[in-house]
Order: sequence, then C-alpha cells, then structure tokens
Amino acid sequence: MTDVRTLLLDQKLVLTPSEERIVQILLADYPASGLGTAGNLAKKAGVSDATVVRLAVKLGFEGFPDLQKRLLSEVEARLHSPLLMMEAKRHDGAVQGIAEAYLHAVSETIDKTIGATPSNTYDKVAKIIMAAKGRVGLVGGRFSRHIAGMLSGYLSQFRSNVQDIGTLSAQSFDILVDYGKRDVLIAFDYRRYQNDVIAFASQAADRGTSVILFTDQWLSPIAEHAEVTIICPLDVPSPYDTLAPAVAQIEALVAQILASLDDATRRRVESLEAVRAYNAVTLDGADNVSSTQPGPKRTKGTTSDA
Amino acid sequence: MTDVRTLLLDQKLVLTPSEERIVQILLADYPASGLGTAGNLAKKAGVSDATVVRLAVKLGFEGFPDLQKRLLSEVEARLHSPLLMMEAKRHDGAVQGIAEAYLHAVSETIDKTIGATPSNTYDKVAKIIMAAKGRVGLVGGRFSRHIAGMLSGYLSQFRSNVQDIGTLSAQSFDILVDYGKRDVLIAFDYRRYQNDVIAFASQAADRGTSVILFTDQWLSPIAEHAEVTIICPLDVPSPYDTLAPAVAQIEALVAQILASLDDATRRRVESLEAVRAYNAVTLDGADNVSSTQPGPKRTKGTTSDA
DNA sequence: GACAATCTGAAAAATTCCTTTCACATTTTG
DNA sequence: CAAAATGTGAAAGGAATTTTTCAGATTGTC
Repeated sequence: MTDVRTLLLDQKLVLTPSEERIVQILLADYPASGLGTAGNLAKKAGVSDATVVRLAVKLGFEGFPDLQKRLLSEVEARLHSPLLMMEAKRHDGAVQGIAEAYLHAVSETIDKTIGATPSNTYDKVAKIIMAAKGRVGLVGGRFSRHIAGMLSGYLSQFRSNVQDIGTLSAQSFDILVDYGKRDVLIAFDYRRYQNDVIAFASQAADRGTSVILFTDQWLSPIAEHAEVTIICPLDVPSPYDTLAPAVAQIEALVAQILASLDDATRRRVESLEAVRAYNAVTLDGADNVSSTQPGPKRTKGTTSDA
Repeated sequence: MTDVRTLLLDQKLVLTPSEERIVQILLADYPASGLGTAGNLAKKAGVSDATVVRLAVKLGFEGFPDLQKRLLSEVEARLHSPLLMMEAKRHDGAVQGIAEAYLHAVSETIDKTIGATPSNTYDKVAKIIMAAKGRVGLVGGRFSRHIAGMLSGYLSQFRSNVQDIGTLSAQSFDILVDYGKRDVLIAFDYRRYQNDVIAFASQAADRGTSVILFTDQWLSPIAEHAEVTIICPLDVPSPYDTLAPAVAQIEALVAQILASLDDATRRRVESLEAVRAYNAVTLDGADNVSSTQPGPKRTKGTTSDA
C-alpha cells in the first residue's frame, strides 16, 4: 500500500493550481493537516471545500473520508514505530550548550523542509523568475528582507531588472506603479507577519503581478494572493524563529535556476565570476594589505568552486 | 495542557463498565483509535455511540469532536518528533530533485557545524559583545553582508551602539577613526574572501578593536587578527556555497545571548516584541484544528490588512 | 479575437456523524 | 424485597460535513 505522501509527490500527477495549494499544505504539516475536516484543510489552503474533495477523488480515493482513513492508518503505523520508543529516552540525554541545541534544531527543521515542498515547486518558481518579461522585485520584513537581499544578489547574476526593494517606507509604495502583469514580486513574510509587506504584496497582486511567497507553516495572509508559496516549517525552541532554512531554500532555488540556464546565461555568470576572482584575495597575496597568510585555493577562470 | 492519556488514567475518575471498555480500547491503541468517528470507537469497544459521547463529556470536553481535536494535536506533536522526521526523510529519498539534494547537503553541513566550533565559543562571543563599552560594528562581503545585517538587527535589540556598516566603499574606511580598544568588530568573510573586508578588519584590529570573525574552514586571512573565529564547514555541491549554516550560527549566538540576559535587558526586548505584536497582522487561529503551535498572537484594535 | 476546455467557488443536496431523549435493564440502598 | 438510582442502547432529532451541481472565470487554441 503506497502511502499518501508518495501519491502527493508523484511526478506524473498533474494538478491544478488550487490542488497544488492543498498538496502543499498537506505536505507542510503531514499528515496532521489532513486529519481534520475537509473544510478545515480547504480553509488553510485558501480554496473551497469542493476542491479538496476533487483532489481526493483525483488521487484515487472514494472521497475525502476515504483519504483520511488512509492517512489515519499511516499515523497509526508511524506511532507504533520502534523509533518512537527510543525517543523518550533521548530527551534527557547529554546536556548540550544552548548554541549546540539550537543548531541541532535548525538542522532538523531543514530536514523537515525537504518534505514540505513538492520538488517541482522550485522548478516552477525558477521558470517564473527566468521567464518574467518585466522586472523581478523582492520585499521582506524586518529580518527576512536580508534574505530578499541575498536572493536579489544571486538573481541579478542571472537576469536583468532585478529590484531589491529593501525596507518598506511610504514612498516604497510608489514603486507599485511600475508593476503589472509582466512582472514578478518575490515576498518574504514570516511571523510576525508585517502589515506593510502584506499590503505591498497584495497591491502588487491586484495589479496582476505574479507573487511568489516565502513563508512559514502558519502562512502569511499573502498566501491568498500568491501564485506559488514556498513553506518553511519553523519550530525552533527560541523566541525568534530561525531563518536558516529560508536561506537554504533560496539557495536551493538558485541551484535549480543554475541547473536550467542556457549557455548564453551561463557564460554571463562565468564571466562575472572571473571578474570577482580577479578582485578577490589570491593565494600569494600580492595585493593583500596586511596578510601574508595562506588564503583560499587559487582558481583560474572557473566557477566550479565559488 | 494535560494530555488525554493522563485524563484517562486519572485515579479519581469513576467510570461505568461500558466507559471502562472504551478507555481500554483508547489506551490500547492510543491515540489512533480515537481519531476516527465516535461510532467507530463505540463499535470497537462494543458499546453504543451514546456512551462514547457521554465519556467525552465526563472527561470535561464539550463533546466528542472536542476530545478528538485535543487528540489530534497530540498526534501532531508526536509526529513532529525529530526521529520520525529522519525516518520520513529516508523514505522519500529515492528520486530527488536538485533542490532536495541541495537541502540535504545543507542539513548535513549544519550537523558538521555543531562539531566545528567548541561549545564555549558562542558563550565567549556573547560575553564580548555584551560587555563591549564602545560600539559593535558589523561588516561582510558581497553576500555575507546580509548576514551581518541580520545579526545587527538582533543585536540592536539587546544593546545600543550597534552599527551595521553595510557595503564597503572608499568612505566606509573613514568609520575606522571611531574604532579603538573599547569597540568590537564582527566580520563575515567566506570565500571568495574580499579584499575590502580583509583590509577593513585588519585595520580595525591594528587599532586595538576586538575582531570576531565568521568564516569557512579555509579561514579568511582575517583569522590572523581575530580574537575569536567561528568556523563553518562549507562543502555543498553547488557553484555557490551555502550561507544557511552561517545564519544558523548567528542565530545560535543570539540564543546564547538571550539566555544570559539580565532582567532589565530582557524586559527591554520583551517590550520591543510587544510593540511589534501590536503592529503585526492578527490572524484568527481559533478553529485551527491541527496546529499545536500558536499562530501570531492576537491583538485587539488592529486591522488585518490595508 | 472567438470558441472550447478546464478550473473554481458558492450553494444546494445528500450523507454521515453527533447528541439527546426515552424506555428498559441493572445495580444499589433502605 | 421494594424503590430509587444509575447505566445502557435504540432511535429520533439536530448539526456538521461531504458531495454534487451549476454558473462564472480563466486559460489555452485555432
């Protein structure tokens, strides 16, 4: 008996946009999010109840209760897993430092992240970004704007018209006049969701701009307007949530884009890299102000390691 | 919140014979047997539906669905267990996309990171930062400056005189006149190590400023001048290295600092958070069945979006 | 630009599920 | 051994959920 997760991740499965949203929610908190009512799941995914039922049927079930039954039996199986018995013991294990424990938690979160987003999502986003005829804008909240900045740095190597909007101010909204159907807005919004970011993204969406959203499992309100939502399950034992998985996600996206570049663009990236290698420190340190120490490995002209 | 199992095992609870049968079934396969319908559970226990409902009420719930909701959130908590995540990870390991493989690699890198830095290092850095009488400056390279920005955002919540130096330009070096023995400079430098960052940090060190360096395993030349170096082992199969572990490290540092705050500072942070909560979006999470994590805190008087 | 095909949500309809009621059985108490 | 109290299931009633239908919207195609 194949498990539902496998069904959901099946490449051959052709899903409508609304259905994909449901799948994403389902995977983001699998399988718990499918154990409530169909209506509940629909609400979280921002679609109608009917669509949830249709998805269940499409996956080969009699209806939603049928799918749920299967989900339930999986839960049962997993709760009986021998691993779980070990877990209780592990809890009072070695006393780690605060920082170590934190890093552990982050690592686990990234593992969860892997299961939380269908693999073709990155591909889809990569295509949207590279195919956009207009501009690609990036916004983020108090902390996540730094991630927007990083992604913007990467993207501007691959295409032109990348605009890092930075900290939102009243004037920032003027930028919106330039946004329309040909443009793409990449928004980062993790809790506490920020009103200004939400307003900005919503207005862009209203103007026909495709919105790509990076958010956590509780979903920013922007998800309503987003064409694609990339979810990061955050539950780290800290007053502040971790953004490391989000960074990993944008880097994964970059890796995806890199893999799909045509030759011309790849050459562009390579020549950019060559310029950088020239300006960076070299092993023999001829131009290195105050250090004669061993530096990084010298690389000539290739981008392979950077 | 007491878990249902505890309620069921409560000695003070006086149960009728039929009720005991239900409890037995429930505990025998806890909590899965309670996740179906009330009628289903009744059948398994060999009692009527009505008796199941009465038990739920007797236990202090509104009705059966109420009990089930609680059960569901317990399941979710258990399914989030790290060990089970590992298991799930192995499961769908077969066909991975580029993005998935990348995330895997990042996760492993973070695991390595844990061993790469002695546990007291974070503590030491935390003390240096919080004890500095002068200013705390942050610099970084092309991409790592975003990490500097994030850390700067965190730090300015804990102390004053935090200066995010941002992109280095010729003028940036003027800032150095203000740096001396009472100050701290936090530098981020991952390969390709940037000459400007190296020069800046070196000169600050020459002026007596304590330099804290975040770098990769090949060590930026700044390491020579740094008082403390925090290393991140980077070897991800991508033309670009990952910065996610670096983000995790600064967050771990923040966690360390948070743990060592005195009451006055902690109150400062809390009131900052309160202000934010007020300005953040409010969501209605009341009927969210499958999440044990609270969503954003509800605050009155704010509108949800603009 | 028009047509067909598909997608989607709102609302109605059908079904399932939960709860209450009530009559009967069982146990407890005087 | 009554008589009261409690426990129980069947069935009816009510509530909630799932499913279907239908019309509007969108997308893709010629």
